[in-house]
Amino acid sequence: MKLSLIFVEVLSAAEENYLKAILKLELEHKVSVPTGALAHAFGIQAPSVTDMVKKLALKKLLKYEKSKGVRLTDKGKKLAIAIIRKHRIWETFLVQTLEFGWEEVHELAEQLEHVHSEKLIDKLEAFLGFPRFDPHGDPIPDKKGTIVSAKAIVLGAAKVGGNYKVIGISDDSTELLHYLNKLHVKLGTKLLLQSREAFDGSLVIKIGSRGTESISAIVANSLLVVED
Amino acid sequence: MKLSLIFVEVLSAAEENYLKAILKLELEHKVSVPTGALAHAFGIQAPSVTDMVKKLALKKLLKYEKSKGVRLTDKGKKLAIAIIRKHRIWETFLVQTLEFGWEEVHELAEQLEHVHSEKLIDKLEAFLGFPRFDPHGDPIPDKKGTIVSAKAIVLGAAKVGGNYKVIGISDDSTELLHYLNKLHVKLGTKLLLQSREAFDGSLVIKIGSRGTESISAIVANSLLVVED
DNA sequence: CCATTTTTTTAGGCGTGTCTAATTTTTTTA
DNA sequence: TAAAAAAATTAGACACGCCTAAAAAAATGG
Repeated sequence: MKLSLIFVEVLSAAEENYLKAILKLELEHKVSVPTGALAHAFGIQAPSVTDMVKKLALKKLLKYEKSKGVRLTDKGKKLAIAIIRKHRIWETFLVQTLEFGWEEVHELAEQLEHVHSEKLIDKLEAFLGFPRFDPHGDPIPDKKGTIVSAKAIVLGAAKVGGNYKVIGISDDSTELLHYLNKLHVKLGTKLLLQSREAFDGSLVIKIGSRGTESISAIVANSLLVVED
Repeated sequence: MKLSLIFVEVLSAAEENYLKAILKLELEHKVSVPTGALAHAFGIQAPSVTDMVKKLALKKLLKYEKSKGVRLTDKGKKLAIAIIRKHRIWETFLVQTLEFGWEEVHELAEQLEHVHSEKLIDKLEAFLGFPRFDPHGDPIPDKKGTIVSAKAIVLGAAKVGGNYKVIGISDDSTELLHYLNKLHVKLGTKLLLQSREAFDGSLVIKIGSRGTESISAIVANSLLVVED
C-alpha cells in the first residue's frame, strides 16, 4: 500500500510539455489557445490534443470548453512557469559551466527540465550565481514564479544613449570570445551605447569604467544585453 | 517519413533500468539472471518481466531462454555499463559540485542517467576532473566501458602498512568536514596506514607529506579510500 | 443566410509497460 | 520417483499518449 502524506502532483513529461506550450501560446496571443495550435506546436494530430487537454482539465491545470480552446488555471500557470524556469537554468548551466554552444543546448534542456527535483534546480541556480537570463536572452523566472517580461536584446538593436548590461553572448566562437576578452567585455559588464554609424551599423560604446571602443555590427549583434 | 542514416538505438528508461539491473545481478551471482530476481529488484510482478525480456531479446540486448533466465549480450552489457557510468558521474556531480549529501543523490541520479547525450556525460566527466570513483566508492567506468573492479573501501577496513588515496567521504556532516580540513585530509590526499589500535579501532596514519595523526574508528569508517 | 470550408471532436485502434488470474514448467522433498 | 511447492509463462486487461477515419461544430464567403 502506498501512502503519501504530502500529495505532490507528479506530471509526465508529456503533460509538462503541454503546459509549457500552452503558456507560451497564451503569452504570444493573449487569448485562449485552440487545440489545433497545440497539435501544430508538437507536430501531432489534433485528436491527440483533445484527449490530453481533457485530462489536464480534470487535473484542474487548465480550463477547457469544447471547441473554444484552453486557458491555464493559476495552478497550471504556476507549474508551466516552474518548467520554463528549469529549462532556462539548465540551459545556462550547459553553456556557462559545461561550455556547450548556445545553439545546441535547447534539446538537452528539453530532457533535463523533466527531472523532478526542486532542490536540484535551486542548487544549480545558486551554483550559477542566480542568473537572470538564459543564454538565449530569455529571462529566468525566480523561485516564486516571477518573470521579468523584458527579453534581452542584442546590442545592435539597443538605443543610442542607453545603459546596458551584458548578459549573454549569442555566438561562441573562440575568436569572438578572445576579441571580447581584449575589450574587457564579459558577462555582467556595463556598457553605454554612445552612437551608431548609420552606414555599417557599427557602434561606439563606453565599456564599464574604461574608455570607449568602436565595435562592428557583427559583434554588436552577438552581444545580448538588458537595460541597466 | 522518417529517415535516420546513423541508426542510434534509443532505449526507454524502463529498458535501460532492466539492463542495469541485469548487469548488477550478473556481477553478483555470475550466472544467468532468473526473471523472478528482476521482478523482485524492481518490485513488479513476474509476468511484466517476462514480457520485457522478450522485447530486449528481440533487440539482441540479451539472451533469453524460457524458464532459464537471461544473460546480457556484449551489446547489452556495453549499454548497461554506459548507464552505470552516467549514474555515477551524475552522483559525483551532485555531491562534489552541488554539495548534495551522498545519501540523497541516488534517486536523482536514477532520473538523470536516462538523459540521452553522451556529450553531456563526457563534458561533465571532464568538468569533474575525470573522477574514478563515485561518492559511494563505486568505480566509474571510463568512456570505453572499462571498470576497475575494486570498489573503494573505508579506511577502517584497510590493512596496516598500506598506501591509500582518499576518494570520498561517506558522511557529509559539516563537523566531520571541518575536522578533516584541520587534518588536511581532502579528496586525493594520500595516506599511509601505520597502525591500528585493537582496543577501539583507532588508527595512526601518515597524511601526505605531513606528520602522523591518530584518528578514531568513527572517522576512519567515513573515509573512502583506494589502494594507491 | 445558407453552402462550403476549416476546425474540432468522437470513435476505435495500437504499442508500451504494467497488472491479475490461470496454467505450465521446474525444483524440491517425502 | 511421484507429489507438492515454487517459479515462470500465457492470456487477457488497463492507463498512457499517440494514431486514422468519420462526424459534428464553427467560421467563411458568395
